[in-house]
Amino acid sequence: MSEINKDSTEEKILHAAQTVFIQKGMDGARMQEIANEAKINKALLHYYFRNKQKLFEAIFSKVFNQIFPDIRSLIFSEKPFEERLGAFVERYIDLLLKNPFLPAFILKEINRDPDFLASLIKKQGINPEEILQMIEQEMEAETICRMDPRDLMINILGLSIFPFAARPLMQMMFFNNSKKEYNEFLIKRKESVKIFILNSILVNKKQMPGG
Amino acid sequence: MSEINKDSTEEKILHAAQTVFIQKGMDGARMQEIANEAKINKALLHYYFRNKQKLFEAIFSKVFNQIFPDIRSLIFSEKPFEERLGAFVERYIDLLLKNPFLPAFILKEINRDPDFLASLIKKQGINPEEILQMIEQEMEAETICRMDPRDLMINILGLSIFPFAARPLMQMMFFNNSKKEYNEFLIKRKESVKIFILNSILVNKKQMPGG
DNA sequence: GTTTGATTTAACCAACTGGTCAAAGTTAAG
DNA sequence: CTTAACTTTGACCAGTTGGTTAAATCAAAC
Repeated sequence: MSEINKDSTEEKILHAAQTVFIQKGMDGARMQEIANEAKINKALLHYYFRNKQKLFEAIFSKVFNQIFPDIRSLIFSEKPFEERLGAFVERYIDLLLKNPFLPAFILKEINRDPDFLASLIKKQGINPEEILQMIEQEMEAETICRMDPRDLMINILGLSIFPFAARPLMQMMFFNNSKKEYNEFLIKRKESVKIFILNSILVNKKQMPGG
Repeated sequence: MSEINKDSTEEKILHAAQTVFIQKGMDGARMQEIANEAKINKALLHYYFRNKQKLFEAIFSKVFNQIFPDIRSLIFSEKPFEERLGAFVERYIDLLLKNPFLPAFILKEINRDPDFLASLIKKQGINPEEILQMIEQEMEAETICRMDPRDLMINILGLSIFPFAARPLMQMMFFNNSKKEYNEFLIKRKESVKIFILNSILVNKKQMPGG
């Protein structure tokens, strides 16, 4: 049964570890707290994952891959660039709405241990090159303005991710610290970010909200 | 002399603490390491700042205020909006270029302890309301497109801050992990972000790079 | 029912961490 | 010089933390 019933303890540990690590980060998390959260003994934790580092790496890899999902398919579809970019932004913000603590967690940990990040990226098939090339092709075709495609990529990511990563500050400064209002704002942002970007880069076009 | 020569030990501690805290964060920093960095005894650390929390709060306040500098003056000058926004972006990115680790540090800590952030904002005279109003006036005057002014503010901040906060990831994905190339990219961004934003929001205008 | 291997537990440990304390050093004033 | 206040230090402590171990439990195979 060692293969069939893997759900039980190991799964429980992974789930608990994810909860605690995302909330507290590697430095702030305590093995005891993870054990409590999983309702098991601390020694059992070390039985399944030799040490904290190993457990953390398992969680981080899982979470990190989770955030580079099946986006490729919609980026490289046959639809016009405008639509593809819109779909990307919408899907990405949707992903973050479902996992609102991922951005802060990932930013924290990639700054703490960039080397592990490097090994992850290499191990995975992440290939930004082809995305950049695709963007450059669109510029050749003059559907979008000429600019450094890396600027565009980082703009798209920043506009999507930043409001989640900086949530406590933004919510407090601009939304009277109302959680509800900020959530509604984030949902509306799926549209407004799309418009903001397209307005800037589309040649000879100005989008209007709700258009 | 207790007032005149404040530079000596207390200053040394603050400087060391800032270095260590920004690098490791509250959880990752060790009092012993701060003491070493300041080349003093650990007990002396507790003599000047009763405990870690107090020392951390001193540093965080200092750093946090540092990042809301004299920007007000250029936001509310008499110049046209286009210029004021450009100046803001440029000055802000310049500020971050001089303190490239502040964004990651601040994002980390505001997510760890949002309550302390709240007390800081209230204690200080930070008033986002008037900035939002100013933006709304520009929309009334139809110099810029109509949109949620909070969206615009968060876009501006995100476009400026994100490349610093996510640096390890962005540098690795888009710049072959070349520190030098990424630095040059960040400098160019003072211009490209400005253009990107203005392109999006200015009514009836498309900026061209170098224009 | 006994053997065998995987799971689970309680008790324990060494290292680390924030923090304390009493004593010693330093400085300026009387 | 003496006093008194402020600085600085080394030694120490109690609590926490990641991690270990030996024994107990359990489930299936024989």
